[in-house]
Amino acid sequence: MHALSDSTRRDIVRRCLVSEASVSRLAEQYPMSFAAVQKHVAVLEQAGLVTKERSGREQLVRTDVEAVRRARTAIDQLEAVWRARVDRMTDLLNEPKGDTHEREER
Amino acid sequence: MHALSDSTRRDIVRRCLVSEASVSRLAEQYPMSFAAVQKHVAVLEQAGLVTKERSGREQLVRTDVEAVRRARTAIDQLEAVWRARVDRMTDLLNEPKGDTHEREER
DNA sequence: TTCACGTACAACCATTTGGTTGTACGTTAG
DNA sequence: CTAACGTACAACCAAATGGTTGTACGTGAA
Repeated sequence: MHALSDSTRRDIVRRCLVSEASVSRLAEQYPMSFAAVQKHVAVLEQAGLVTKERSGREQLVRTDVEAVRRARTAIDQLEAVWRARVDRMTDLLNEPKGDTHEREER
Repeated sequence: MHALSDSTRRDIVRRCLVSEASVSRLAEQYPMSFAAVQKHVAVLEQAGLVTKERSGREQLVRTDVEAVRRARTAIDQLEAVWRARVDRMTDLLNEPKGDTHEREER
């Protein structure tokens, strides 16, 4: 998930893991507009990292603990991919065989 | 290094680790213009991942093995940072203390 | 010597991303 | 009831990024 690539979003996730908060109350904590924070929350929600629950006219944001755990393992895997990539590169030093290029993810 | 965040650049690094190649010969391998490849090489060169050596009218590109190794440890550290971040989040589940937000890297 | 080749670089373009302001709308406090 | 609040969303903006074409220039093959 690239949803956690932004530091503001990471902080929102952290905050709402401690205690749920309305979008406005969240917005007060950051040096940006309400709309910006609302967008961040929307991104997090779409990524399944956070859930919103209506309470009166407020929308309470809460972090999904399991999603965070899932993200953690995703990070582990991503790291593994990278390591494998670099490993493969350095390996090619010793056993130089012909290889072809394929377009991959991005 | 974000220089390795692009798959084309990763492939260039890989290729030039196996055997050095001129920019044109590299460019032939990818579905993009010569200029685009040349830019990628420039990025890699500036990141110190690759060196160029003039040979006649060609410019031979070669991957710096040590730089790749350095990149590898950088990846390791980056992963550690992320893990620490997620760890800290999940930790907050158990010991909920008040905390303040600080803007960080991006 | 000349001309094609390999290179560098500028100018431009489309897309993504994080931000803004403004508007619309439902809900609840007074 | 009405006004203020909390929210959603559209429209716009600026910067970054990966791509393009076009131009300029040095060098080596013919």
